[in-house]
Amino acid sequence: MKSDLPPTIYDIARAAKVGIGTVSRVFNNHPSVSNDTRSRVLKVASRYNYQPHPMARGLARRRTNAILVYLPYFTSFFFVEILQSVQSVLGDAGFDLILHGVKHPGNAAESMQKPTTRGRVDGILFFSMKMPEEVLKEYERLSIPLVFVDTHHPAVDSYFVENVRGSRIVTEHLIEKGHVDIGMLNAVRDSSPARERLKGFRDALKEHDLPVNPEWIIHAPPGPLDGFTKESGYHAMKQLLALPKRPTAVVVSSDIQAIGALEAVREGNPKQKIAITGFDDIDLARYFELTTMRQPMSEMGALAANRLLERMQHPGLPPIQRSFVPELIVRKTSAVKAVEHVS
Amino acid sequence: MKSDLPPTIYDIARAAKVGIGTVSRVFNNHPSVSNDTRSRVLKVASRYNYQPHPMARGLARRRTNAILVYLPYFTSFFFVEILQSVQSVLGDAGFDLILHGVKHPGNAAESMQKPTTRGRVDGILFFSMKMPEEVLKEYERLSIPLVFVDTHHPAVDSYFVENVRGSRIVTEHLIEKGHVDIGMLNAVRDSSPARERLKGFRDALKEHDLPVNPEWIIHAPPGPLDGFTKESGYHAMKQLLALPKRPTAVVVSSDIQAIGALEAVREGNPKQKIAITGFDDIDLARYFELTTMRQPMSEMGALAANRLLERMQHPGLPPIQRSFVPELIVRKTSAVKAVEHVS
DNA sequence: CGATTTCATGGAAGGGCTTCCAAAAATACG
DNA sequence: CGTATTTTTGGAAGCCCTTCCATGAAATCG
Repeated sequence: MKSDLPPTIYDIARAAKVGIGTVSRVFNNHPSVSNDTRSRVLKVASRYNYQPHPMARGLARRRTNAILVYLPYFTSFFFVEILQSVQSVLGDAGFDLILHGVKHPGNAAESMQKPTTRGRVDGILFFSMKMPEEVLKEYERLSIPLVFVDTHHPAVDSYFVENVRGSRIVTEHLIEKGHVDIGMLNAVRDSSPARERLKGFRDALKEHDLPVNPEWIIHAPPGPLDGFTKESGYHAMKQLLALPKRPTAVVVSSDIQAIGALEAVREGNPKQKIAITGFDDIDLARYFELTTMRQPMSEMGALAANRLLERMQHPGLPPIQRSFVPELIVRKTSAVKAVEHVS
Repeated sequence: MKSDLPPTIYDIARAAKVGIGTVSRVFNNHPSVSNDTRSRVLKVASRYNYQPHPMARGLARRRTNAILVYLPYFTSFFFVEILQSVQSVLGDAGFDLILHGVKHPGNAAESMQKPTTRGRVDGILFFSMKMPEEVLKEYERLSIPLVFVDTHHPAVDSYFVENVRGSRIVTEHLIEKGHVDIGMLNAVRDSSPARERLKGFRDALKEHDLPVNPEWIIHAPPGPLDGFTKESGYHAMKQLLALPKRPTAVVVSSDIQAIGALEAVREGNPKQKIAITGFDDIDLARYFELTTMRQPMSEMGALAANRLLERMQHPGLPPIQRSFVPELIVRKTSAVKAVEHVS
């Protein structure tokens, strides 16, 4: 009396008076099933409310129809947008999305060794973190398709933003506005976007023969989200404002930090104007009239998801590296005049 | 020469000179394995880098260690926060989180019949949508543990916010501030939070013997996210401002709409002050100094996730209904003085 | 019309695990 | 030391599919 357990392929086969192979073929759209049989099977199946058991399928087919999305603790606005487009692409292709938020991007390695990895997913979308070489090796060994987003590695399909270039562009924007004394509020020093954005900043100053004042380059202390937080921006700006001599403009390494910085400025002496730029162009940026560098997040997400699907079909494709140059979005926070300082 | 395929339990058993049953027991912490054997197996397993195949496990055990999270298109700030706490609870318990974003909450029913549902997950966390009765029946039949968040049903564990009450509280706040002419900008008319919040609004006015002006109650047109969007708030407010006679205060059914409404006001005649309140207390609200009703999102998420785990262990628990009264957060947007209007 | 070829079908063999039962080994008991 | 218990162990059966091979039926051909 296994009466109310979900029906299996055997139940359907029996009820439709066909073999299990035929039922299976029907459900896999295999061409060699006569129309008669096919429709009979389908009718029976729908009467029994039959659905193939995904686990059994996964086991037999050696695939799971699920892909893992690995990203830093996903509270950040940046990821919500990407997730959305990723889900849309994967969902349409019939894949489930398994989410793994990593609390501290630092220990990505550790959390990646969890059993989830093996055999549970057909592919991995890996975001914004540095993947330890040994983990990468492991995935290669298991030949699990892998795509990087917002991070890169020569051996892996990578979709990322040209941070150095973006940062240089925004810095140059400030320079063009006449600023000479420019500072930078950065994320945690050893995070790779932080390093790259710092480089772009330096490059721009150098190219324009402007001095780099080390006092004006403030890195976030080690902390959550690698310092890409409001709080980090707020404190950094407070620190900057406390200096005897301050810059007239500040390049901030992310919008969210820039917003924190704006708050710090607002709290301070209102006379003390200071130009501020962000990076990311998150939704919020518009409200704060924040000049920033727009990253094509949804586009990157969708492209990466598609690439993953492609790679799952054709492993052995050579890895591609696709970079995006972020776009300068000018708003009011950079419209502060440089103090007449030049002499 | 199946040399570089992942090792199976048989490989480990052979290498450790034990039976497969023993290996299995080791990996399931079954007590009746001698310490010697256990450690020998573990050593071999780690040498081979063995990990049990989750699909095979799922098939044999009839469970998957994954839970499905069903929510309206997850771009909304509200959900990010909940997701975060849910993931943390489930992750700690060793469960994977499979995400399904529903684009149009209206057709939840349709998308829920996708094959994913069956056998792929051990439980479902269902957010903020109305679950069609027949779908609910189906889940009951399959006895899939189910927990509702931000929505409720007597037969299902539900964690939700008391919208009616919250809406009344915020409306009363405006009344206490001296407002008499109060309007409401609501989400799509037939969404349940919209209905409830409208009721709370009406109740408050009625109780204080204030008139309800139907012209001042504006519902969002059918659209994405049930009208819980900036755009919807913006347009509704424009519409309201265009009226010959306007209210001095407006209760808005969500923060995100309220922010849109604020934008509309800002664009309009700057002299025309109007008090505005939101609902949710999303992160943004603070920046806009928005008076609003705070919902304990993380708490709800965590409780719901825990409940789901509990229910998976003990099916047959009676459903519990837990409601949360949102908390009034007073900020500046409600500090606009009521125009001296009383006569 | 008999001989090929093509099409549709049934079902065994696997996929990798858990679980149960029976058997072996270790331990306790008198 | 023999017997009764208890602890460990091995491995068949089963979880529910897909896939491949073999077979029978239908269609095609000369």
